[in-house]
Amino acid sequence: MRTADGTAEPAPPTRAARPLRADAQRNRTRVLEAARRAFAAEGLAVPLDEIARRAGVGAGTVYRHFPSKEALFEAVVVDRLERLAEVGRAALAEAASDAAAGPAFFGFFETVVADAHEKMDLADALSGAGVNLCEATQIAGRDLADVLGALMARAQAVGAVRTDVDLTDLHALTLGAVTAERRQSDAADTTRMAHRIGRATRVICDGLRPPAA
Amino acid sequence: MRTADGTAEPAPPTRAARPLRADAQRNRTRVLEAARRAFAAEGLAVPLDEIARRAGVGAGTVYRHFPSKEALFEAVVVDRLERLAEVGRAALAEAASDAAAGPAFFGFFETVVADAHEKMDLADALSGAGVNLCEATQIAGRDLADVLGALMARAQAVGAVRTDVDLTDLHALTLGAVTAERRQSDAADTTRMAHRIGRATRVICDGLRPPAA
DNA sequence: GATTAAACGGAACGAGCGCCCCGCTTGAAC
DNA sequence: GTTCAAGCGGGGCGCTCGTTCCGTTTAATC
Repeated sequence: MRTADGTAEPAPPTRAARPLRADAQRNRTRVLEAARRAFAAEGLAVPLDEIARRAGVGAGTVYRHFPSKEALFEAVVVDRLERLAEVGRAALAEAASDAAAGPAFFGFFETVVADAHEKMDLADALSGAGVNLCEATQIAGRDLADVLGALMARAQAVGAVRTDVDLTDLHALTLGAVTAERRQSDAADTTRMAHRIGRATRVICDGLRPPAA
Repeated sequence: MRTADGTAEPAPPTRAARPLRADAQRNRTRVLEAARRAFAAEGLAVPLDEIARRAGVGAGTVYRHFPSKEALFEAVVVDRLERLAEVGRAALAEAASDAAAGPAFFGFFETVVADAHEKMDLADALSGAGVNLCEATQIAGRDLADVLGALMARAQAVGAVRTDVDLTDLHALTLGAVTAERRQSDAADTTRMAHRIGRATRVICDGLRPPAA
């Protein structure tokens, strides 16, 4: 369920949903867009009033559309997680040939790191900073983890990744790479394009390769 | 300036300081001890009232001894940074022989990571989470960074560490390793001894070695 | 245009926390 | 024992922020 502007809208309630009033629909879109930007830039730390202000609505209006700040956060982050998992599944398809398994894994790993690096909400979600993430987020997160795990297993099977690391290690290292990358760009504030990864991530990728190859 | 119980006390003010009253001295020690424990466990996030409660004093008493929460935090963290730097200098002395330069660097790197892993205040300080750290902390931090840089330079000179990483990268990777380690021990809550490092850190260390050695 | 329910927005509430104030307590000096 | 300044502690202030409430506005329908 994706609209023309690329934003995800929740599926209409299962039973006979009256269409939203025009202004309500417009405000909902504005709030989601403002939330996407704000959460990406500052993570969960951004005050909800600030999101409302940037969306040009009152705080009450935000609560009309989302029952809590966390629900709004999840609406943003679940979408991001699902898109990432989709990219991962494409990489997994490419990893069918032995020669491609390694590059497919490392490419996707770098994509995840780059994405979480520029979307702070993703980093927060991966690190569990929000503490209580609801079911939807957990499912989307597990989905992403599964894809990453499958890619790693393939890469390990063809000898592109050391076999003494598991999915838990990989999750930890992903978070570590994001942290390191964020630190990096604090120092040298160059805008980094997706997939154009930093030296810290390169070091971690090299560490993931079998030693003494 | 270190007392019998291993705690660091600030040097007496330069000019004619009247000695503290006995109860004041005792309370000051209690506050520092409680702060050390609390900051180690929860980082800067722990409320000051909680530290006062654990120390068995009122919040006002804490403010009699330290002008702000940050000052108390720094009293704890500067001590930690200085001790680490001291360990680093010892490692640097060992790194005189070429064969020892690599192990000295990696050993110290692991020590820093392990230390920051079990002392959340250190991790906060390294990541600059406190935002405004005063001069004392900056000096101590720079001192530590210098030692780490010297050790890395030695290790690079003898070919134990790849030469395409600099001190900024190392700082970022240190933080990344701490983050990854913390994530690890969330999953499997085993108490980890200092120097008994985890797999994530091992991967990062391997990544720091020259590729295709 | 009249009607009405949905939607709006911002004032207000309450919780958490850093920090200060001030009346009471107590160690130290004589 | 008396004196008194240093020290104590906890109540309270001010601020931030998530959430709710309610009087007002407005889109939709006729």
